[in-house]
Amino acid sequence: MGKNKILCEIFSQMADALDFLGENPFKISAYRKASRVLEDYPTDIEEVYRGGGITALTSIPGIGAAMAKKIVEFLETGRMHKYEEVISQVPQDLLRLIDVQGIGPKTLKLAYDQLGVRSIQDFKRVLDDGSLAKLPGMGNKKVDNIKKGLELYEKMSERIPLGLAFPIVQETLRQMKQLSQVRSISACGSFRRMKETIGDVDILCTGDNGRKIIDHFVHLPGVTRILAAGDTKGSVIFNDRYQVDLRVVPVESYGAALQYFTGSKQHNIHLRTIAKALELKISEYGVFRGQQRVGGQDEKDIYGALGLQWIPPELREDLGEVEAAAADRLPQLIQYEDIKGDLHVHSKYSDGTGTLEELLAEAQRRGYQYIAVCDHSRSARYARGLEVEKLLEKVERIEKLNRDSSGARLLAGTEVDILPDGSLDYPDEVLKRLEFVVAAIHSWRKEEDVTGRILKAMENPYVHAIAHPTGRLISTREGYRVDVDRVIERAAQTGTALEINAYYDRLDLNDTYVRRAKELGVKVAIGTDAHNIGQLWMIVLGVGVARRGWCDPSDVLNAWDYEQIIEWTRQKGSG
DNA sequence: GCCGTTTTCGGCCCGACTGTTTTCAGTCG
Repeated sequence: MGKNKILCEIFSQMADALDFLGENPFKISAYRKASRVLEDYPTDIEEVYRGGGITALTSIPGIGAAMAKKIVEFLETGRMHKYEEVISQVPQDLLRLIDVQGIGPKTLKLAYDQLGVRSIQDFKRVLDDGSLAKLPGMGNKKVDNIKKGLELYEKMSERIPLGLAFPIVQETLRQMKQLSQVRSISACGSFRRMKETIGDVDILCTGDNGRKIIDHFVHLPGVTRILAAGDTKGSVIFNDRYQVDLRVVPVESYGAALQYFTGSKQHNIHLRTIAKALELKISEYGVFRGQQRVGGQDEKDIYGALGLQWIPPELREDLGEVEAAAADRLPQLIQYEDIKGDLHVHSKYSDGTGTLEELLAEAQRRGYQYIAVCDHSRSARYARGLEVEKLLEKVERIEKLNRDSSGARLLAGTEVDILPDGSLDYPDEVLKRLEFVVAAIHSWRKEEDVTGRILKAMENPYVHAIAHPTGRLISTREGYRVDVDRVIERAAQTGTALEINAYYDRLDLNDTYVRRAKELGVKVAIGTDAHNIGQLWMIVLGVGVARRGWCDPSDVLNAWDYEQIIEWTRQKGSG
């Protein structure tokens, strides 16, 4: 996957540089598009090239002859002349400011040409000493705006993990709904699409008194800064970190606005291209044929006007969903309500805080059929991993609790360590006593490729799923070296599930790999990896990933009844 | 630079907002 990321970055930098140089805007967007396509591309681009040559590359939408040639040059030589040529013409440091709100390529170019600005430091100087404000087309307000943007940029340069924004958004929606003037309200943007990280949060509502609604919004508890407050739009920062925008739109445009602000941008561009061919126009106000408005109150109007099925937000990334909708072949996505249990939770036996009784009660409360209690195994000393004796004691206690329980049950499980040689931290005789076994890599040598260890673990008939298959942490860690494609293939061959670890900082497997796994018939198991009961809600994040991975209920073990899961594990156990 | 059951040339999604202007450029989503 490495090369995809690098090429994605190269093309994105080229787009910014060409923008700065005042190139043809359409050429620039072609580079942006190529960058985006590579970012999401599920297969290693090098593999594509080795397999099908340059023709295979140009068959990727957004990659034409010129891009393909540059990719090939990069793959063969590790360099790209055009990139080096373009980059050498622009000050790299300065160009990073293009991400700042209020600064665009033209402003940078102006400062560069007129004031000799060459670095971020230079730019800050001309911002402060007033010389930028004196340039034609600039002014005090623009400069102030840029200063604010810069401040904000330095504070929140990183995207926010979805799971951190989730509680804030839910609470905001709850509080806004209490206002009698608010009729409909929904979050949109990447939040609604359940993307693993989000920039800011967009909320959309309809209601009677825009001014009053916005006023209520900007004074919610937790708001630490008000960026804007008008009749139709308010913008605030919660807890010094999370920017949330609220827009009030007319009832008749609600669907169109919801569609528009949910994005993704690429998805919307695709829709409008289709609209144009049908001589329709789509905007955030509705669908129009000439001057006549033909829909927009409901989101379904937009898709319907284009002859498309309504597309669930989680699929709106322009990765084939529009074509699928046109052919009436969208997947019947797993629903958030389909979840019948959690397949990876820790208890007090290892490093969790909840007792078995508390977990069982929580399972009941949530209407679950089951929670798999998967505590760490004996080698995981840092996490108080269980010795065999203790594990067997836990199994007996779970069996007793289940006998006395009428509704939900606990599954006796473990998160067993995959040892350095690929063997497991418990012998088979112990593992076979358990109902659900997830196996995980927890320690690896620097630069070690752990693929072999995982492949070997999947051969074990008592391993039901591989936990957090890549080991990445969204905000802090890349993950270990592992060939995920090979893991997915072997998972398909051995009938092993792959986990979607739903803990907010992991979301591992990610959406792209999940889609790949689904295509090969691999089942996924969603587990929150919760270490206390207050973390079980994160299952929704995992369902979001499954939906973004095009999964239907048959793909996701958690949508199955207890008996089905046990039957499935038995099949693997009997080879 | 990409792309093609209207095109291998000539299009490329589109509107709002802001601030600087006096008819518009730059930026954003």
